[in-house]
Amino acid sequence: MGRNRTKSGKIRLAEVAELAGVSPITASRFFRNPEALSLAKRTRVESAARELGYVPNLAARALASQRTEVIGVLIPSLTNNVFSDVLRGIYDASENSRYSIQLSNTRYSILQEEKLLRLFLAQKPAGLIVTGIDQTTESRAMLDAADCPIVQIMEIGPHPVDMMIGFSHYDAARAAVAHLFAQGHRKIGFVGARMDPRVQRRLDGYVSAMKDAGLFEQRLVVTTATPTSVTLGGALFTDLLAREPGMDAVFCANDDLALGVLFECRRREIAIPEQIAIVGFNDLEFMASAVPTLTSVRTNRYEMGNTAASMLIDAIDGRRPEHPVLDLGFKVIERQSSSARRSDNRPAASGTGAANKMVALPSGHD
Amino acid sequence: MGRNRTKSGKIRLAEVAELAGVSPITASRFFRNPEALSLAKRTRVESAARELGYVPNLAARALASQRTEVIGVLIPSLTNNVFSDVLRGIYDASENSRYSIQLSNTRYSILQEEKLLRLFLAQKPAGLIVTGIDQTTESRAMLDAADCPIVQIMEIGPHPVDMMIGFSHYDAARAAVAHLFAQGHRKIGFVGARMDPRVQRRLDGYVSAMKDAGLFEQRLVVTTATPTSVTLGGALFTDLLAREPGMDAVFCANDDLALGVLFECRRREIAIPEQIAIVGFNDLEFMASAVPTLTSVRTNRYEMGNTAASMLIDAIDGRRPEHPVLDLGFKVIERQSSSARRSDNRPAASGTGAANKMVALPSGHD
DNA sequence: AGGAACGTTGACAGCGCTACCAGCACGGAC
DNA sequence: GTCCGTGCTGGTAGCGCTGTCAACGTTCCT
Repeated sequence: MGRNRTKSGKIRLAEVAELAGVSPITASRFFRNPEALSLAKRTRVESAARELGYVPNLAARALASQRTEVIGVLIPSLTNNVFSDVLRGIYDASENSRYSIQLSNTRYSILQEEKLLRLFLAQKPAGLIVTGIDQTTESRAMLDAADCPIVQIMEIGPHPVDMMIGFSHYDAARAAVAHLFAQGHRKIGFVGARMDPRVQRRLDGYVSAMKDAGLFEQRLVVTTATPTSVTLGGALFTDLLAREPGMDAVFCANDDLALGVLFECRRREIAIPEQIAIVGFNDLEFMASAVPTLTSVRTNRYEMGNTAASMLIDAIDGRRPEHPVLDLGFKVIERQSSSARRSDNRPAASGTGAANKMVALPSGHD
Repeated sequence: MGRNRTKSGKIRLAEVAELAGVSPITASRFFRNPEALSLAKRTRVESAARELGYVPNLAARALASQRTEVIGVLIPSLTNNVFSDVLRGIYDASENSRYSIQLSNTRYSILQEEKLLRLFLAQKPAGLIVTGIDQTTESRAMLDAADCPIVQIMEIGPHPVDMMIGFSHYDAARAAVAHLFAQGHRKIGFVGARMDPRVQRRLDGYVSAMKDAGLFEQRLVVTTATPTSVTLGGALFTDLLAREPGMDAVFCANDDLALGVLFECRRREIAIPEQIAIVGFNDLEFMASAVPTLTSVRTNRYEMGNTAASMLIDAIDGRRPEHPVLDLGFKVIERQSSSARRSDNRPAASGTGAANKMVALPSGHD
């Protein structure tokens, strides 16, 4: 406390330059493009900066350069486990870059998304990560006009704004249903909550698979706009059971619902998978640990966030990816809850999440 | 598209001022302190800004005013359910303020926290939210010297940097153990993972309660530094059982572990609560829905984040709270997993998370 | 009636940094 | 020897906004 030269007590670039015996602009270059300096000056500036504990003023930098080093991220939910994994991937990838993450929550509202997008764009972000492909026309126009790289995450679709990384929820749902067919199930119910576009596409995949097999019936589908929860899984399953007591399997649009169904079955003394098979979606950690272990569709959430942020940063720095649209695929992880109707569904006493058998691999269409 | 006057295509404050027929500085004041303007000018500036679609340039504002409108948030984990609730509270509270949230993940490392703190402070944030009370000496010094309001969240302790909001993990753990005592349990195990300071204090509370009752034994405690998970809960419980087969209850440092214990008991055909009672911590949503329903210590996570951010914003705006240290307390939510050793632990067929009986209310010491 | 007090407004001068372009030294091509 | 390119460096001029202070008109008090 007392090493300062300027009234505000902060070290400025000018001080660093002075100590290093170079002009401010040279010092500035050191921080943005060190290769442009001669080795001698480079080391001089570096040690001067270190000695003074210089930290650049981002506001001044942003004002002068007319762009920020902020990556805007728009996600629909902060509560959902799914997004916390994606977010972790994003933060991890941004950590050692010079970009900082600005996160906003659209709460599953595309109008809110539009508003936030406008806000973000006004600050000229270095890049943008948005969730999904269902934006308002207005949002879409803003994205198209934006002069920064953009990555859409969570799913893939036909008309990317720029880059895109995700997987086909439709295909993933079809694979889940196909797996249940393969185990001999026919009357397969669907349970879904918070019918956001991706859950809707999972439903579409389920419907198409069922129709292809000539097994679709509307009363096998129970959905609600209510946010998802374990408790809700039990309640929706109860509804479904009332409508169709002869059901032999349930495909749950997410793992929380699946866990709720598991508990509800336990409450009703319904044997899994003998009487009812269960398949979840996302393959959260607990699925491998439940009793019986629960089959789920594994999605690469962390990787999605991580790759999205890496791709974005690369694109910002001028290294555009070869493939702007990346399909990260999915895997049906078969576990006890949907294994073929054998009798030995009681596992050994110790090991949790025993053997996981992969059923379908990365996506691709149909 | 074409409405712009300046080269960059952006509307500046000067344009708004011109259209409104006032000086730029008056227009500036409109956005920061509208009450200072006469009604006439206020409406003129307002309509001019709206007409031009003016959005202030935050970088310029930050540079000129020497402070940002950023609230820095340091949390130890992005994965943990607990923090997603807290975060949601923070984001909700900040949404309609002019402040934006800058989030960083310390990954439970106080060294990383120190580094991030230095980074944050260099940008002169408007306020800071930090997790817990265990900072490095250096961090503590930086916080003490910071010229912005600071809220410590998640727990309360004796020497607040500034404001503080949380609850006593120690007391909460004691209350959980007291509840188990009240149900007639004596050999109570402790299962803990990722022993961060708060989990450590829960352990301390457990130990003190057990010692007070003359029941403490070191072999009843199983902990690990590994990040928590449901699967880990099962594994740690298995350890515990091997050490002390006569155990009649387990206090889990969080709900994921408790769920893991539940599943492990099911695998081993151990009856809950008849043979082993379970108490979790945090009262996540699924606890009320499990079979049997799981007792837990409810913590006010959303409220903690929300109040912290509100308090912080108020403090930034000069309205300091009456009570800078807020104890949000906790509640032991008694459910089937720890109910007194009755025989009717099989619930009715339908309703999930049936009756919750509150046991201990807001904290206070001992 | 005179003056103080207040509410309202504007001029000026930067905040700390970078874009732009000019200038210098050096070396190779002609 | 002249010309030009290349690599490095520096000067100038802002980026868009706000802090400070002075000045104005009005009201209220004595």
